Amino acid sequence: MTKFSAKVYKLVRRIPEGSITSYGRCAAMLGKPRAAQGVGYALSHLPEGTDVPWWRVVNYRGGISIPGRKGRKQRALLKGEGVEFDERGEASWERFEWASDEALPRG
DNA sequence: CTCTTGACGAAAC
DNA sequence: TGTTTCGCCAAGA
Repeated sequence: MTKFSAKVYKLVRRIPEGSITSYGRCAAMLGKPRAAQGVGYALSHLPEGTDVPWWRVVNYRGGISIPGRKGRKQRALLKGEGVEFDERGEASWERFEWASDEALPRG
């Protein structure tokens, strides 16, 4: 657990149910607009029973970047929260635009 | 420190 | 418009 990962987890925990954001936006909110991969890396190392809602983080297009079963799981979880996907597998931009000052981690 | 990998993103073809 | 390349950053070997 590094400082960066801790900040990523704290931030992702603040994403409200039924809302989503992107790796790049998370990175930007953490003050590192070019560390999108770092966000993905941190989330990929979460344990199964984590309290971090990792499934609310998608790529910049609103699509799922996770291959395999885990990715389908993410899609199912999002649909369960009311997030709709179009035929291209991309989520609604209205749900995508979660990014505000109050979303920033305070500590 | 160097090299490699990845749940990224933007630019160039 | 779809695909490939390149840049970026975090972590681990």
